[in-house]
Amino acid sequence: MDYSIGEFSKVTGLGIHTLRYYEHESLIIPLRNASNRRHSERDIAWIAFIKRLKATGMPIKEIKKYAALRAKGDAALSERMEMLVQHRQFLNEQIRQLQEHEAILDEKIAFYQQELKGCREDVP
Amino acid sequence: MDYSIGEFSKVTGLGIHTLRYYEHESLIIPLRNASNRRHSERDIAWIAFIKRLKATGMPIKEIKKYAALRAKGDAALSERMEMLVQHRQFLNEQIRQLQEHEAILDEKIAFYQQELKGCREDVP
DNA sequence: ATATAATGTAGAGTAAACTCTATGTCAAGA
DNA sequence: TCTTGACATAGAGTTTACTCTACATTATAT
Repeated sequence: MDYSIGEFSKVTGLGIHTLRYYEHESLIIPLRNASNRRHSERDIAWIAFIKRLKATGMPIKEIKKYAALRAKGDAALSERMEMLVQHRQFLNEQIRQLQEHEAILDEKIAFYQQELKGCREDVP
Repeated sequence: MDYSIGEFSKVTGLGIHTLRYYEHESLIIPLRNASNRRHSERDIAWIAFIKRLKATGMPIKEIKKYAALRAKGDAALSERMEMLVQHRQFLNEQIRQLQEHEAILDEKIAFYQQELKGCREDVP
């Protein structure tokens, strides 16, 4: 089974324009049925993974490289994994930093809470 | 003690253009000494906090609102805290999602590792 | 006195990732 | 037959957050 761009837009949650843009950037390569695009079942999982890469801060350019390796098939399996391992590292560091920021934000909020309590002190 | 824009650029690690842009957006309001900007010691800490808000995904527009409350002084203390509490929530969710993504990335990498081991199997 | 360096302003340019517009083709329903 | 709706392409426009250019002014060093 395959999907027209309209159907594919619905199942992936990405706009038609965005999908065409992704195709233009060679992230996806739909088949054609007399000029009309046909997206496969497999493309759905692939879009889901693209979304994940994006959500974790991978730029389109980088995803493009990954897509190119994917298109090479098993020949580029190790290179693809290499990229994912790299990205995992990046993601790890990202999480670590955000946790650090969170801790300091917590401190700041606690401080403000003290300040505000001070204000209410003179209302017995 | 205060800083010229060049000095301030050095101590904050932000470019001069960026600092002027931040001023234009009313994130910072330096004093003037005969037309030249003078940034205070306090501005250094403020820039550090701006960087933190940015690093945790707060857009400039939002930081602008926070800056406006900050300019109102203690009168807006609770509103400022409100914003920070909101942002902490956002940050929490962000970290949670990234951890989820990380877990799935780990799975994918483990799967690839299996695949690659399979390839090496026929080289005894 | 003049060249250099650091400021200033105003506005243009850039990069990323969409998002939309204009225009055209084509099949199916009233 | 006519019109609506989904699809197509090519290219323009948008948003965010800078970043840079052009040109003017001022202070400092030689």
